[in-house]
Amino acid sequence: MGTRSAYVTKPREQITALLRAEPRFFSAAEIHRRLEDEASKVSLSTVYRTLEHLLERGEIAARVDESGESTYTMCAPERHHHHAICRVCGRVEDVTCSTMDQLAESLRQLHGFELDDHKMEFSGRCRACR
Amino acid sequence: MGTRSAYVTKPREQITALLRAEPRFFSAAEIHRRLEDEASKVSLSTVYRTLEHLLERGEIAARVDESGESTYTMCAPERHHHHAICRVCGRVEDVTCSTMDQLAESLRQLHGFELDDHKMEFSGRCRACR
DNA sequence: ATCAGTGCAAACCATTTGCAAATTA
DNA sequence: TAATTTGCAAATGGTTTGCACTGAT
Repeated sequence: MGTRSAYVTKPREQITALLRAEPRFFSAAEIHRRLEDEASKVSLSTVYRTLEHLLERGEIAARVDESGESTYTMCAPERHHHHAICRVCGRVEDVTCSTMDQLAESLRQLHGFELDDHKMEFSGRCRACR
Repeated sequence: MGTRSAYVTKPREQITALLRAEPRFFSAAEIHRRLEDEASKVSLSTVYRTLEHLLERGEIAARVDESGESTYTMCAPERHHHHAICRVCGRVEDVTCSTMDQLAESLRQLHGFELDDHKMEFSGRCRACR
């Protein structure tokens, strides 16, 4: 019961596999391009629809980059966390640090601001690219 | 010397005035709409070009919202700081808290991540809308 | 046999750009 | 007048949608 629709299709498997393979943010266009090489191609609209599908199920996380383009990465957004993005290799590291949440909370006292949500993003160079 | 072009034109004055009037993020379309009421209208492309102009001079700050639309607010981005955005009235409060910068720095030790930049955004309800 | 998923092309929407006319210095 | 700025319309580029067809259950 409660099992919502979810056909297992080739496009979904291909896209999921691609995202699972690398811990970084991909744009829809990037995913589409990558799949062109593979045997069975996937249309760009299917890429978008699949990403939306995965997003709804909480299987991937999305972020909009500076240019306004949406990008997606495989990481369970269940637990609230932040991202550290390596600007060299693009690697994404999940950062779940209670200190940060505590800090965010202190905003309330300092600025009289009732916090509902917060977002932090760190960019730099990861251990490997440093 | 060093005085780059900078004509004082009506569109620039109108847009600057509008942004200065309210401490919140405006989209280009919103600004354009607002100026339609005023006596002298301004084309949407001029709104975009003016925003770009102000951005280059560091007179405004920009952010891309969840939908991918760019929004702009009047605040001097000279000092690094973050924004607390009231989700009721949209008011933007600059948050310059050294504690946060320190926290961001600690990322280096904790995750072996060499930090180049970071971004934090808080949304909730401001003192007035709480 | 159904209902969900796909491809394609067209539609959308925010943003950008070319160019001639208008404006500022 | 020389250089910048504006308006308009057309071009972009990412994302969405309608619809007939294909594929999964």
